[in-house]
Amino acid sequence: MSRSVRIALARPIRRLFDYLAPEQTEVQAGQRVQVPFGRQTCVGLVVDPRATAPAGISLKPIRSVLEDWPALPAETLALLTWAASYYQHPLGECLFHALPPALRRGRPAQRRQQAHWQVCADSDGGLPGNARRQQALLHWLRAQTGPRSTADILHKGFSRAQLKGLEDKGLIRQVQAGAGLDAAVSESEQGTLPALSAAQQAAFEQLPAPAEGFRASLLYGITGSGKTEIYLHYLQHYLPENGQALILVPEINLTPQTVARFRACQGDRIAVWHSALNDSERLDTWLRVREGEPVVVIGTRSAVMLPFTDLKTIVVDEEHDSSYKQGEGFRYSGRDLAVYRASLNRCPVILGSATPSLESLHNAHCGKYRLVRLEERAGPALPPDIRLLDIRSRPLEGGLSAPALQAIDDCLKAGNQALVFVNRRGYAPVMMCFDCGHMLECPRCDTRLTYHRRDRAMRCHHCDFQMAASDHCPSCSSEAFKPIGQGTERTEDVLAERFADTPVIRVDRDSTQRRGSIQAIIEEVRSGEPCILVGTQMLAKGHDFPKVTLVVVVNADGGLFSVDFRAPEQMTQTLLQVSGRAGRGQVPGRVLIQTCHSDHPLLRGLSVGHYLPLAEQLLAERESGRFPPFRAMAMVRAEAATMADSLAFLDQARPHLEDPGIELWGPLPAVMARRADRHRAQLVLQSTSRGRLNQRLAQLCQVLEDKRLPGGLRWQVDVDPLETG
DNA sequence: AGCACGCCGACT
DNA sequence: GTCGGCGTGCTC
Repeated sequence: MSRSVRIALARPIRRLFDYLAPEQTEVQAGQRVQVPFGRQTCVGLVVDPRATAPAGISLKPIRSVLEDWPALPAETLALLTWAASYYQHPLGECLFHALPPALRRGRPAQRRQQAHWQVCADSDGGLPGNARRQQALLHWLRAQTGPRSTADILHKGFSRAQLKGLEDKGLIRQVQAGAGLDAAVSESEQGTLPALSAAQQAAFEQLPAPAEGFRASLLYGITGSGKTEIYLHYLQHYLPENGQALILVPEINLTPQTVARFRACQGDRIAVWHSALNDSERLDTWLRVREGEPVVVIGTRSAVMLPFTDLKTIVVDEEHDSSYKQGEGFRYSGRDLAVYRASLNRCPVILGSATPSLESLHNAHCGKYRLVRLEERAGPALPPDIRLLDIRSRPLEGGLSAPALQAIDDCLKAGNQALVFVNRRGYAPVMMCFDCGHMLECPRCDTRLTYHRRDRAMRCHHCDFQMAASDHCPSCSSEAFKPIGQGTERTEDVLAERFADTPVIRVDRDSTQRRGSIQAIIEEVRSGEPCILVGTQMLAKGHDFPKVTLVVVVNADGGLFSVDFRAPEQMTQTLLQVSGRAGRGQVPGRVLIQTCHSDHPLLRGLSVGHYLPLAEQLLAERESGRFPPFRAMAMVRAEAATMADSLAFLDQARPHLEDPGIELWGPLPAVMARRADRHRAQLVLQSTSRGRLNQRLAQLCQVLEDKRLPGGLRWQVDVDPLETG
């Protein structure tokens, strides 16, 4: 029996492959190699360097070893191996998820030789009087202790043209500087932190020191309480100069303002990680982390898989945010992996939110997390006054009732800004004929087409279908073909007409695509001129608009009667988050929530403005309904050209999951049974025993993978699903 | 996922 | 008579 090496490949197969160990060198787990695979050569990652060769297969030798060090350090490898088995995803795909694209493709693990710039000795020569930016750049470079990288310089607001200008004049020159320079924190950038308020200080003191090892804390801080300052103080106080830290944020919160705040006190240690980085930026940052540079990474969910070698602290901001869960492929939760990673590292993890997930609150109740409460707004701002506005049998204009319009008017007259929250983009979610009752539906999905008036288009929000809008019924040609319901465009139109002298700014996926980034809009709003903001969820998250004193929620009833067991939680979180946009400055905020169910207990509770009692109530409902977090949940989904195929497939799967410890529901068609012409069905699994559930799922996956499937059938397992429709 | 092999329709 | 459609099977 020969010695072999077990290797994972970037393939969607739940199997590893064995190769002959190289004769001279010893390989280690996590190392990147090149191996022959069928007729191709591909990159592999060593999983087990001393495996026992299976009998009856003639092993091929490893073609080459790409580095003599493991690309994935042991701790990262352990994290991913655990994640692969927890989420039932093929190990190879999980491991390769943690590599930047360049390394996945087998490129060398080298940092781009970053140009650094320094001032020439005889740089006193004159600059033209009009070259003020070049002058400023020269000054700044002189003030630095050493050469600075191009990235640094661009970050400081200088341009490549200015650099080139100085270079051409012979005033500065390029030097090749080794790695590590970026890590040097320039003293000039290390700002001082604003002092914590008494309430913040008290919260801060309840957070465990890193020396205590693995501790998970749930920082419940109401909107505007200044959680970010606490994170900053925590880092400044506890993070050693040579240690690494990870700050996870939802994609939408990773704004230049956020990064600037961190950079103001951590300087050049700050590195960002998000979907907009290009391949070479990804590789550079990844290698900085891998080489153990003392970075503080601010990143979105995939940053949890970076190859830290000396991770001292993890923060998960807005931990309730659904964007931490990947919705396809490797369906991991960045937040949950962060907690597991902290336990591997024996370091603290802080989960922060104004509206914590019921999962995390439950963990706090069980004593797994420590609950730290921060229930005072920082600065002079008071909590907003939240009122329900019953709109039953009230005339509406663009979805807005007379009192709401009056409130907007008052708000603007006082020189403030108003925010109107509508949970649908487009003009109207349905077009309906008032003569024959026909509604325009998507030909590929079980849903109605949304009317987009700006583009005179009917669009499906679930697939890419669109068609020209028509002003008469396609079925009976009647002209009584009218939009039903509210979308952001419609509300925008109504407000623009009614408040002709005030700018109305719409913020949704459509408007931000058109107007460039949401950044420009945010800046405009922060400048403070009176305006009305109309927008979707995008507006609800994390932004600080000091002049917004009024928030109007056009319709809060969507989440009240949904089939999804998470809908009430999500609705509560969204409404409280959007309410938190009101009154962050001097003037106290006011929130008007329009509803047809003003006596609904959830909405009544919301108007009190306190999240925790509501969350307790929701948790009690989850417990009596035997839902997560009181049960472990998973789903097996299938989609095929026909519903019969999908259901038949799940019917075959079901017996493999039969277990006295597991409750099974289905197979049932998904709530939207047809989407992009695929017919979707699902099987829901629940259990009081996570281990049992996991074990059965693993068996099922093994069986399903070896089964040959009817053409076009796709299946997947989703552990801890967020969407159960 | 790739990539090849394999068996049926419209082209020079 | 070939080019090529994508069904299915395999990769240490």
